[in-house]
Amino acid sequence: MEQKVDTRSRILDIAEAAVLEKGFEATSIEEIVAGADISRGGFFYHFKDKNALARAMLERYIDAENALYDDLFARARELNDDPLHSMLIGLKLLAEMLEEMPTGHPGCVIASTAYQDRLFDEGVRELNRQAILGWRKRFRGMFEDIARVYEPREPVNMDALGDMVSGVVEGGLVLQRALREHNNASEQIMLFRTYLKLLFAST
Amino acid sequence: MEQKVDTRSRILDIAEAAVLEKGFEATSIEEIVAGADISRGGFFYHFKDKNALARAMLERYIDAENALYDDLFARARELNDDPLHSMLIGLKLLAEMLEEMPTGHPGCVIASTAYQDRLFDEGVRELNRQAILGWRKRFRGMFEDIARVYEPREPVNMDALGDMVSGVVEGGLVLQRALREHNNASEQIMLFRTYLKLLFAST
DNA sequence: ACTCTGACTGTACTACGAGTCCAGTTGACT
DNA sequence: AGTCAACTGGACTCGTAGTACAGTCAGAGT
Repeated sequence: MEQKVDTRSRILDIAEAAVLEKGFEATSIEEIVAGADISRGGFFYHFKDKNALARAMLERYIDAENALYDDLFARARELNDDPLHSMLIGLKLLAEMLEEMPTGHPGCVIASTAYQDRLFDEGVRELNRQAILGWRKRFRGMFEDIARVYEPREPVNMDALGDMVSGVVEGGLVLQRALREHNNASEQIMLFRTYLKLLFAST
Repeated sequence: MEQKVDTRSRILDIAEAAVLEKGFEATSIEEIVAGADISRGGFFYHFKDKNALARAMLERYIDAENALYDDLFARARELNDDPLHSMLIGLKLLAEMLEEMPTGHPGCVIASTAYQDRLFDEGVRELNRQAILGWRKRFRGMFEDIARVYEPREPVNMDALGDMVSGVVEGGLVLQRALREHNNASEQIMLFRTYLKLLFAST
């Protein structure tokens, strides 16, 4: 009975790595089953079709990302109670985490699916959308907490500022992939951190 | 003899629209030839394979993007000779341009191919890389001009700041695609503009 | 008028991956 | 001993990439 969970997540592991490496369409079920050491029939036992695989991958990825953010910013808050400074610590931790991944960050499944979304059904696209809206809400809330203590030096749209966290990470990962460098995403986050320092500077 | 140019760019037009809509692999040669009203043989006469099509698409896209940046920032420079203010004007023009596209910006071929790059040969990937390095150089130069007049209020890596223009645009387009909204990219550019105002503020 | 060439059309072929169907196997639990 | 979830394995259909090649056709050069 543990086999079930085991095989399913093994499929997801292999599929995720392959999809991040070369895209969804370019990843064949053949190679997934070869990697997971199961038969084609076994694959379709777990997933109705490739679309179901995409949905499961996205769900898992989004959950992991959310858990990571929860953990990271909770730790940052423990280190400093001030909303601005805990945000700055959290971003630093995030940047360090991205940098420490030896092979570079696997890249974001969100962007990967966003650019191939006509392959997927409405459910997958909606999942993608809700994830980004969730991050917008999360970061907007944190920025509003900061703004209550530190008056922004320039007027900013808080929704857009919340989106900017996702945007900077996604954009940084795109650069990283295209340039074949390995610290662009973390550098972009550090630049965004400087932005926040300037925007909410108390001087 | 004009037929040659005509058919080739007609194929590229149709292919680009289809690829931006649903990704490269999901776009079949069948549908391209149907859209361009030619035969399959005709397609392979112009392009050896899908990889050659990808390369031609990228080349054309990068040239267009570079021409657009040349034009935009040249106009901005005409309107204000100060490097900071012409940069701010140029970004505003870019944001407005993105917003005015009625159906939303087609999306960036760079990001689209970056996430499917194992489909392509080294030439395509190198093209992608060089384009982003070119933008890095372009914007870093502009930021250095600004920094000579306005001392940055916080130390920043100029390469990374140059990359941030591309990153913010790419990231904004990813958000826009995933959220199905239509002004995220322009909002992100405006936020980046505010960043520059704060970073190079003379006060 | 004649030929040559570039830009195709049309057809037939191979190879491969997605997805379907299904009959049979295996090991754990009851 | 029987049941069920979790598979295996094979045969099939269908759509797409890519190859090959023979033929068409308009226009430029001679």
